[in-house]
Amino acid sequence: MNPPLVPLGKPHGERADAARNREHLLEVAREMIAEHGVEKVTMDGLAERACLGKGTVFRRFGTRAGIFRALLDADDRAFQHDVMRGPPPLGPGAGPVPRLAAYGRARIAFLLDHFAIARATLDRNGPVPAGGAEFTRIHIWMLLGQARPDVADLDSLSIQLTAALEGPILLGMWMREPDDTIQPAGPLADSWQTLLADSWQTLVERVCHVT
Amino acid sequence: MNPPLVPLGKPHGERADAARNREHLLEVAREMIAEHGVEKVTMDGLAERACLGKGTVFRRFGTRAGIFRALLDADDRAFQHDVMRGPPPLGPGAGPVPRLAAYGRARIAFLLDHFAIARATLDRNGPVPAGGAEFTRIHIWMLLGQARPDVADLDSLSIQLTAALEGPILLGMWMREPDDTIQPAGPLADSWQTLLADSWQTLVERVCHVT
DNA sequence: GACCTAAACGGACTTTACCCCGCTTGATAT
DNA sequence: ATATCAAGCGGGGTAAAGTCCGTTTAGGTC
Repeated sequence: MNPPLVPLGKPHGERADAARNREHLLEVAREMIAEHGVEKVTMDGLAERACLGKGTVFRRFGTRAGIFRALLDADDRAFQHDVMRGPPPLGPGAGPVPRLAAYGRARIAFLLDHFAIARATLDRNGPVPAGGAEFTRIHIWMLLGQARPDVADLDSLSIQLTAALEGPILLGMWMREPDDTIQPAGPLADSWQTLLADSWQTLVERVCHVT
Repeated sequence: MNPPLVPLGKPHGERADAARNREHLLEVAREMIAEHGVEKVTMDGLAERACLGKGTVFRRFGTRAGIFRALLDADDRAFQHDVMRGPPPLGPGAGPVPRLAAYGRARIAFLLDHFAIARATLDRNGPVPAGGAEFTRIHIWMLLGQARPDVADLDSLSIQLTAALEGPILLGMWMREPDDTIQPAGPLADSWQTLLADSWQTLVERVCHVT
């Protein structure tokens, strides 16, 4: 027999015990993060607490950053769903410039909500900082294309606007130490979030010649 | 007797042997980078090859990234000097918007020139990505202040433009693996550099309502 | 020149990410 | 039910960053 050519469904090719272990590991990781913060989550510690071998952890997630990427994944999917199928102005139905503004606002909130984990998905190996940034770039590119801002090079502009949106937070350009578990949750961060989002809106409006 | 109140000069408080070792370590590091690339520079290897103890290396540079920061430092100073005292339009004497455009062009070239080392100054600890980005932010802030682009929040805008300028390169958003020693030196990178710089110019002109 | 002290030095030690490979087991075909 | 075997598992092993602390020495004082 041939194997089924179209194995549609979830992440197929994953055995039941493997899937169970993945869930368990993610759950334990969430606990450890809640208790002691992201920095204290080590591969050995996670494996021991989950009563699994270290090798298993690496088999599931490949790398330490992989764990945090997996943790981010679910929320990221939900976010992307809201962007592509949710109500306007974030979702389709509004004009491109309001959608860009709304996207920036939502993305900033998302990144700040997930600040500690998002930061932990970065490490000095993989060339790709986060899958999320790629989605941002493509979405911005698409909306810019609709807005027709009359620029020579939409691709470069999309990249730069992506960096303008995600960079300030991902780079932690001004943030404190990485072991600040709940740092960005103060009132200061709240107002900064608003300022950044407003500034983003101004930026895209000017780029698109609205104003 | 009081010690001299104004110890003006170089990095004082550093003993002669310490200074000699710093120079030697930097020299050996440069050799190792030239021979095998940034990734192969390890603290142990550097110490051994320099015939020094590992503790010494850490005392001098604090962290692995510190070595690369020190390596970047000299060129960075030269760059900053050109910006603040060199001829226009990069240096003072031109209008703020042309200076912003020129700064972007120069900064992109600088970052691509120092791509491998600049990338190595990043690691998952210090909250500050690079001293260079801070200079960029302040310089942009100053020029924006002169351009008076009539926005509500110059601080946020400066941060976002800084990210737009440095982010695409520093994040290596689509670049290849980190062990590509001379990757960004191809003709492809050359044209990309031009495209990015042109796009940057468009961006600042729109933000400042020129055009 | 003898002495004093803060700074620098060295290298063993600890921690942690990541690799390897022999053993075990879930899923499937018969 | 049994056989088969790719996938999964375990945990010891390696490499590299970063820490500690006892020893050495530069550079100034008397």
